Amino acid sequence: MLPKSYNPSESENRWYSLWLASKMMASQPSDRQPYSILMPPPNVTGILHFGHVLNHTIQDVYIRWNRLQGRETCWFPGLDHAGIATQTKVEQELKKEGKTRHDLGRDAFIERTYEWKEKYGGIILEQLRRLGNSSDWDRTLFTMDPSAVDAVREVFIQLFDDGLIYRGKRIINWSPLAQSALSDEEVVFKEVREHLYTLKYKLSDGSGELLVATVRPETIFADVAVAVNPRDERYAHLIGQTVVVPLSGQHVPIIADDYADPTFGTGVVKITPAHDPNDYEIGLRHNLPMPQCINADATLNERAGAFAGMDRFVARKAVVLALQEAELVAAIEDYTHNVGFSERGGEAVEPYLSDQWFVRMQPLAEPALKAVQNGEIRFYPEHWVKTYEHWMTNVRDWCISRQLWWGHRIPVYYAPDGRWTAARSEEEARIKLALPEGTQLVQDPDVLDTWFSSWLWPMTTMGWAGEKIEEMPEQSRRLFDYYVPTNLLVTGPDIIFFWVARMIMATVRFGGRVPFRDVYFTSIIRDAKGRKLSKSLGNSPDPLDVMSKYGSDAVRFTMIYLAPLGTDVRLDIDVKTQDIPSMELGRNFANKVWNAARFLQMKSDGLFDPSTMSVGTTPSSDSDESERWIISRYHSTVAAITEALAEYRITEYARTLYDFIWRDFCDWYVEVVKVRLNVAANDEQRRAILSVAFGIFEGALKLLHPVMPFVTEELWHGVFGTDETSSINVTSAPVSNSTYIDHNVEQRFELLQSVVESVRRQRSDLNIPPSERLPITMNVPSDIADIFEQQQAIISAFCRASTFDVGTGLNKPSGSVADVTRGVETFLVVEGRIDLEKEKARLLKEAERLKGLMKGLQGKLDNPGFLAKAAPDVIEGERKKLSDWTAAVESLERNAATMG
RNA sequence: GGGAGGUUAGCUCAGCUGGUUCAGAGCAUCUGCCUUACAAGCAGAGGGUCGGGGGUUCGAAUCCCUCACCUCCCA
Repeated sequence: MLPKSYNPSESENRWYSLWLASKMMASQPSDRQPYSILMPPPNVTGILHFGHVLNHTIQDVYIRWNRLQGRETCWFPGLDHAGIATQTKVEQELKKEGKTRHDLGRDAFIERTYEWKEKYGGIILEQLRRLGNSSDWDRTLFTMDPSAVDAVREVFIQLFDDGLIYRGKRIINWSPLAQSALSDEEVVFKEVREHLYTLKYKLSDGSGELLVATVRPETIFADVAVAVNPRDERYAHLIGQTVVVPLSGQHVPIIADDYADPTFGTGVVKITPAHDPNDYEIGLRHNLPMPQCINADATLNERAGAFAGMDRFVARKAVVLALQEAELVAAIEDYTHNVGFSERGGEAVEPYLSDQWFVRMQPLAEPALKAVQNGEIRFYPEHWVKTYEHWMTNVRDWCISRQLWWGHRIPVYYAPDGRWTAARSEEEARIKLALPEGTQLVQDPDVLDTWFSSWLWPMTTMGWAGEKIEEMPEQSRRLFDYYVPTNLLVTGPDIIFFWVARMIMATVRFGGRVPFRDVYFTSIIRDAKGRKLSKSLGNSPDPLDVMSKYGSDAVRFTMIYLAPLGTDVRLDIDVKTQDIPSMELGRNFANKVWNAARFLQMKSDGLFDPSTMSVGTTPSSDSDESERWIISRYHSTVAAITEALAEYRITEYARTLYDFIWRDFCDWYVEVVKVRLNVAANDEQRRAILSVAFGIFEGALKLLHPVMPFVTEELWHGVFGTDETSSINVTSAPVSNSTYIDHNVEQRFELLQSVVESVRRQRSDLNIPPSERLPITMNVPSDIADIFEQQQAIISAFCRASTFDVGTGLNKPSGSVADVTRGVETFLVVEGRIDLEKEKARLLKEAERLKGLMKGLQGKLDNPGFLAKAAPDVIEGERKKLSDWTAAVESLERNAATMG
């Protein structure tokens, strides 16, 4: 016998171990239809947060659901080396020892980082197991595993040889903290309140001064010009003259360029090509020099004279002060504008002129854009297609070099003569450059952007090492052809450009096919105030703690229940206790299912053994109305769920199932079973009743399994006594059979439910406790009288009747209260406990309410437009409604009149 | 500035292609119940002119326009 309530922690550990042992989650190409998902590889430094919980639960729901459908299902897990994040972690560790990575040297540092990775890295993979992820762990790939390293190198070389990778001096986003370049996508813009300084630039000939507006006075040491708009008449006569840059004393020209906005500030801007992307463009157009005055660590360099060595923000204040002393500041105003910040370190990004490596994106983007536009790849929700299109058609070259040590090193070799090439080795580079043997080459010190390895994920996970597809080793080729395109990718819309778009580009180019069919973009998790979860706000409880408290199943279910496609999820997070009380929803539901199982077990004791006797979800000739009802509801539910999952309406999946199990099965059918078992003529009949009840319950467990894997596994074994090496997940999924969906049966049973509810309401109004049984009479229209007579034991029990009369043309018993529900008159004999006047008033009030409704309805039915244009069945329905109401009013008034 | 999404009960949200008893659920509130699966439960109740305005239609929470506010993405 099952214990009284479900204990998640014990169950979770046990079943996960058994799943691992039975290899239930492992997959190999077979003759079955494949279903595959690539896990977005979490950072090796990462720890589980609620974004992962939602994301991985969705993936696991689809993996388990498809496994249940009998497909050859594989979920490919992995781990990302996360260049900057990991390097930062190890550098922080070194700092505690008073060392920097330069003290260790490159090789020792990388060794140290591997050590760190072995020791602390990948904790998140363990955490994902707690969540119940059924990935094929044997296929876990690390983005710096040898085959992935090979693939990255080969791809780089090929793109280089094809002219799609180039080196260039460009202004890029520089992270002073990481001392590395960042891609455009790694920069987040935030609104910042700073100041707009208006500075005085004297004309070189001493004839006057120009007022120049800037937010970055500390960059004046790298000024090479001031620009005015060519159409700006105020300054037209000055074009071609020179001005003196304050403090630096340099003479720089006044140039005309459209970039200068006559309405902004004074209409004159200073041009600092090395420190601003727009100025850089102007510098190119006007062939200006591009001196730098800021170092890689964001301090000013020797060009800044007395300010050299100061941090850029310290220098700004100092420069302004010096300018003020020299009376060169005309104005300082408050100014709010957008500034780019490093997504990683959080510091303001410095536009920085340096030699970097880029991927030419346009040729890659075109086919990738087409794949989405022609529906080969579908986005859910679909509206992300627009964002994707916009980015892809305006795509900019991708800066892929990073000035780090941890990552894939750029396979480029420089010759003493200044030439370079990409090659597998120094030797190969010499050959490519036609250099004599023994010539010393130098490899580029930089590594590649982490996404340069993850964009190959759909191929590297299959064991691809960068070969031409037709030259792939047989083993990987089989995987690639069998599992790719994968069926589904689940990820956040924040990495649609970083990752999704680039995977499509790379896989189309190197694999000759799309990487996946459907892309599900998950919701963003927020707290009750709508803020994103973050450590610094303290509104991000550890999912493991929450799972320990409520159970993994509960957390999974609640997340799915609350996370509709395309809408943010709000969770009521208790910051003080780091609790998420709404998880009770899932916990209570798990407990409900648990207790439904207990009920069935108790009732079957010594009578029915579900482990040996057959169970079913089809009606027999002996099935009564209630049984046909639950069977119909069951098949409707299976159909609704199958459809909801196919359309990625996961919330609907959870809600439909919740309602079916809790409302239909537990609230009504379990109560029905109690009555039916009581009144059954013999054990043969009882076994037939239990066979269906168990059948429905087993089907419900299977439907629930994808989102609540642990409790369903526990119950499936506990109730049906199955061998522990087996799993509910490798049985067969419930299939909806539409021949058992009977809308008439469902409608009639709903009527019965309404009548029962009406009696309960009356009892409640009169404060009659459930323990007190009353004589009840029901006067039923002839068309449903037989059903009510057939179901009288059930109705009588549900209404807690002492005696129960049901039939047509029955009169109101004396001393009774009356009500009418959809044509059924119900009378409760309560003798002396009625307040006659109050009761009479209640009936008449109800009659008035209905009359009001009838008036509106009559108007509708009198409307020629409605009769002419509405669908016939709708008109029929409205007429039926009117006649029902007419009868009800008649009944209410009659009963009120006989009220004594 | 461009684009996307949202605004339904005190809170969090359902309500799919307009029409099955004047809009549903969970939580919260109130009232009764330890009714032999479950008090993590059962039975009931109160609570919304579906953001404002206009339009299409016999009929609009649902379609169109417009305004307001909120969120996000891009520049």
